[in-house]
Amino acid sequence: MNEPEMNTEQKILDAAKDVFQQKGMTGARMQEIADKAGINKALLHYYYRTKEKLFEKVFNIAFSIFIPKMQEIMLSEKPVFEKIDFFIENYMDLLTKHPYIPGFVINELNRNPQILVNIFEKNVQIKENKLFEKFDAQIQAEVQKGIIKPIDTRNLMTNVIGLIVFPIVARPIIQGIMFENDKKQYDVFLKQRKDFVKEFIINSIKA
Amino acid sequence: MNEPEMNTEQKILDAAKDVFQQKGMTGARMQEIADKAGINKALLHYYYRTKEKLFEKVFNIAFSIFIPKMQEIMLSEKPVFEKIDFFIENYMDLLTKHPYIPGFVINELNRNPQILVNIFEKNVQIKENKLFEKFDAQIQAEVQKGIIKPIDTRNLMTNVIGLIVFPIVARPIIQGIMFENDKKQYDVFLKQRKDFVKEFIINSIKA
DNA sequence: TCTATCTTTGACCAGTTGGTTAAATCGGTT
DNA sequence: AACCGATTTAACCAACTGGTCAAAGATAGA
Repeated sequence: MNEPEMNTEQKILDAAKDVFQQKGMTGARMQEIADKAGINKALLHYYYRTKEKLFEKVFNIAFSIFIPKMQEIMLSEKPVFEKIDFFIENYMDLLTKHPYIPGFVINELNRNPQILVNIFEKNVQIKENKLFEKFDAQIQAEVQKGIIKPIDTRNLMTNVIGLIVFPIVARPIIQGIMFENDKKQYDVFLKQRKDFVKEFIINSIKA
Repeated sequence: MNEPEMNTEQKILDAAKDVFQQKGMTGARMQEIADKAGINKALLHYYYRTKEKLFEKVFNIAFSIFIPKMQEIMLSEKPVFEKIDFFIENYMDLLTKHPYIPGFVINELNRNPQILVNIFEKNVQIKENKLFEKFDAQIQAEVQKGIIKPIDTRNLMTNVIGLIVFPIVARPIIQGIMFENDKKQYDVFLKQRKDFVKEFIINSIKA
């Protein structure tokens, strides 16, 4: 398509993203990334000196894709029900565009949890604790007002994210067992699932 | 402890389980498995001719751990609410004993979905469709009786499993972001979460 | 046109990897 | 004690892996 116009650095990042996300850090081969980028392997090392540095870059880009929208939604002034609606709507769309990222991130973090620490060190602007505290305060305020049932914020957040992410991460097994490996059927399932998850959560927490 | 009493084959399987589950198929090294089993690398190949054959064995054992209880619960004669209670109770305990298996299985299936097909070919007794059909029939029957709200069985099953498995698979990221990487605190969270998930699901689907 | 810097390449290297082989050792049988 | 199959080992190998290097092209300014 537009390959000849892209600069080498971007071609490398695109190729590396594909290979790393499909095969993981340990399974990826520098030669394959070079081939997919249409360049020499030496050139790969010219731009990103080591495999680890290239991996780190790819991982950070992947991770960053899911952070800004979360902050935006959680810090907005909407009531909790609307925030949850918004969150599900936005992240299910985002996952449709980037289905391999969650599995990639989860897997690499299990392999080496230290990666997260490095990310936090470099991105000082992500003050997760403040983010959580503010959202928690809102939840407990709405509990007081009788809008939602008494609920633990961490459990609620885990549920919302889990219900969105799990069917993407575990796609091969769910699609294989419950959908006879029918890809199209599973895509339809995921699309319809948006409203299901919204209802499921709201039903459960509304007072 | 009791290593000298174990036979070589079992020592190999134990070591292979550890290494494969922690580093994945591509990250695992035959030498490391041999070392951990306290044997020579050639002996590893004497018992399991190739890395792939050893991996297949380890994967099948891991996968099998989570199947029987599921069949038992789903095919039992309890009402749906009880089945869900039972399911959450049993699988959260199972996951406490085998926390690395879900991530391992999910990751390897994303790398090579073909593995699932091979498992089904070898385990003819797992007729998932029959299993699903019977459970689906029970759900819809209880919907008719007005016990639970109208609901899609596949979405419900995805939710139940996802709410159980996700906090285990995504432990590094959730523990890191929401629990300041406090391992003990997260263990407490998981223990308390059992009842939370039960309530969360029942609240959502009861008519 | 000359030159200095950036980009790209083919050839190469040392360390690692899964796997093999021939010989040694063990354990039981005769 | 001689024998035989199963088990275990040290030494080895070809292929692969991340990474390097010197030299060749490309590009733009003087």
